[in-house]
Amino acid sequence: MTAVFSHGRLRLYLLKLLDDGPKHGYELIRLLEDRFLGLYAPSAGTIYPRLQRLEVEGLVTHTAAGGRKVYEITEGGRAELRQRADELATLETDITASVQDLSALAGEIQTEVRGSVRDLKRELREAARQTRQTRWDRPVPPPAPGPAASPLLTEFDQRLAAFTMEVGGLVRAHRLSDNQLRTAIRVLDGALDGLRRLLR
DNA sequence: GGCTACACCAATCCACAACC
DNA sequence: GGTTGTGGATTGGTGTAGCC
Repeated sequence: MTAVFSHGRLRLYLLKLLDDGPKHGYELIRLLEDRFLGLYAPSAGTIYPRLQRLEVEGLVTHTAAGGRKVYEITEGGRAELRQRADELATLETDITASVQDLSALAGEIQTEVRGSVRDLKRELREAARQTRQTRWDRPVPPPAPGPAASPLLTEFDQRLAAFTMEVGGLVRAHRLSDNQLRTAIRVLDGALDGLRRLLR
């Protein structure tokens, strides 16, 4: 597991966010998610222990409000921010670069998903063409009653296209993490393999 | 209006891996 | 070895939609 924040940088960034104003834990998670355009969001198990640790060190303090713990930076926390201003500037630069990298990766995965769907559609068309060809080449018993192959293929085509658009929309809206996309690709690959076996 | 089911929010605990 | 970052499981509170 590759850490997004290197050693000691998450706490620095939490101090930076709290320097903008008091916030509760969940709000900090959402802010980080927004900062990374939805491509990364720290889990609660990451944020709350850090906040507790910062409080023990006297860098933040919290007040209970409406069942929530609202954290606020202390003068000690601001002093650390001033002391590590250069490191914070570097961190901001790194985060900006990371967001660009993650966006590029999402784009690559999107292209890969589209490519896989395109391959599947091409193989289905080819399979349908061969099926039709086979029917012409050798005598076949009278076709069983039922829907013709073409309308079904069209429907299949439409569903694949709709799914491609759906995935593309989610990626553009940054509502899919790279891990989710990787999982989607693995699932899709499995489905493609199953369909290929079916078509053989 | 009251009850129930469900979704979401907020927080805690725990285990694990990587870093210093 | 201690610290830090991470994600998952879990819990408790709250709001809301649906049903009677």
